[in-house]
Amino acid sequence: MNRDLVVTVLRAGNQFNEELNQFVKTFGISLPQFNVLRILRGQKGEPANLSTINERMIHKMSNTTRLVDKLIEKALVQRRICAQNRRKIEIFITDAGLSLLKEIDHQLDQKEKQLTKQLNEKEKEKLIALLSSLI
Amino acid sequence: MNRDLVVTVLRAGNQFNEELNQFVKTFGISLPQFNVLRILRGQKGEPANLSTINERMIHKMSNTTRLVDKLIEKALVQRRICAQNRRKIEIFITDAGLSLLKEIDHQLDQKEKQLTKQLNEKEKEKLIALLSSLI
DNA sequence: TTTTTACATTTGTATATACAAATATTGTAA
DNA sequence: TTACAATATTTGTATATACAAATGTAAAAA
Repeated sequence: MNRDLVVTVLRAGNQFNEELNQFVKTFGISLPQFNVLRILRGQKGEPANLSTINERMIHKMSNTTRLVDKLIEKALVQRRICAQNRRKIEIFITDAGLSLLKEIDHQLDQKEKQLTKQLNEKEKEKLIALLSSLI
Repeated sequence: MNRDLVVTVLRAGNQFNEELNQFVKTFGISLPQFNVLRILRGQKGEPANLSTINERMIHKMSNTTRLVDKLIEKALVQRRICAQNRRKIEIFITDAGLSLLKEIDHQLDQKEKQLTKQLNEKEKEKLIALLSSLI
């Protein structure tokens, strides 16, 4: 029973991961990169440093530096050394990054709708509540 | 709402993935490798070919050959060319593989218990049902 | 029979990820 | 002030994963 639950959570998570990865790949980024962009947009102008990004990432990975490097190469984010604490690096999303997100968002709505269409609203709420207690 | 659901599924899935990966790593294998071993044990003596394994894997990945290579290196599985159809490769779990699984299984029960302890039995059933309809 | 198509796996290569060690900066205690 | 510990990030390196092209085999069509 516990085993079934664990396997089911893994399966569902991996399936969503794959589908969404394929989806955002058509925009030239990976799913972890996409999530970092959304974290940065959520900052509403405030910069985020690497460790903050790492904490909030859905896909914890041990090399946020290089992930951000890829986003810099694509000019979707900018890097600046924090004046107050020069150990820290401040990361901003650029206008190009924001407009890419905007472009993705609309189609993403459809994709998310498709991924969750088997459930009605009450079931979705219930599922969110149950999963949240596992996290 | 759809977005919250999708993010929650991803988060739960990735968290379980990480925890279980760390866990099986102490036995010298990765989580995808562990799952292949369990698929093979589930065959109850029957061999499985690579495409069958690939279909059943939780972590779909595009290179089952190399994953199986790693298991062969560790002597946990064996490879044999199918006599009837020489395109196919038959994979068996070895005695070493079976005893590794046996060793892991007991501790895994505890791990799975720990991962799901926030829910009661009724909630677990409900969660399995809801997630299953997404897969 | 020969050709073509489909199937099953492998290999080459590029990219991503994991982990540990290294670097640089700041804060704290002697 | 100097030494030491803590913090934040980067870099080196090994391993894993993704994707496409190549290989070998079997089945089907001409």
